[in-house]
Amino acid sequence: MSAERSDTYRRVYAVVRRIPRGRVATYGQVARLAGFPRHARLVGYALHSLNEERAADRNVPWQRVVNAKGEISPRTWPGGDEVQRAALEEEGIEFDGRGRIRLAVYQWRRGAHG
DNA sequence: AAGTTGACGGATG
DNA sequence: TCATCCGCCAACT
Repeated sequence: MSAERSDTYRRVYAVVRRIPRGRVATYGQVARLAGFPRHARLVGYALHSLNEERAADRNVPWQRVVNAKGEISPRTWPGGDEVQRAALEEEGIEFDGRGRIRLAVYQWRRGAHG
């Protein structure tokens, strides 16, 4: 119960909630859209904090955030990587032989509507 | 109150 | 394409 104390983190979550099913965004991209350009790490910290609480309860699709290489970032939560990959595959996202997502295909790009 | 920790990204060679 | 270096915010102890 401590993550959303920060208004900064709340802004991050708000952006993540806008990522559509079947698409992904990078940490840097989320940071930029949340109004914190060049603070990709901040997004990572915010999502890490989320994980300690229940992300699903907040409707924050944290699994749709990957690093700039299109890979799932390693984390401390045991098995978290696999959970994220499975969740993304369930949304129809494919991984290549090196475990990377082709951002050119799956990266979320805001349309003219929003 | 100062130090530690933690889901990153761009530049460089 | 890969390895290294460095920048930098918030929560916790």
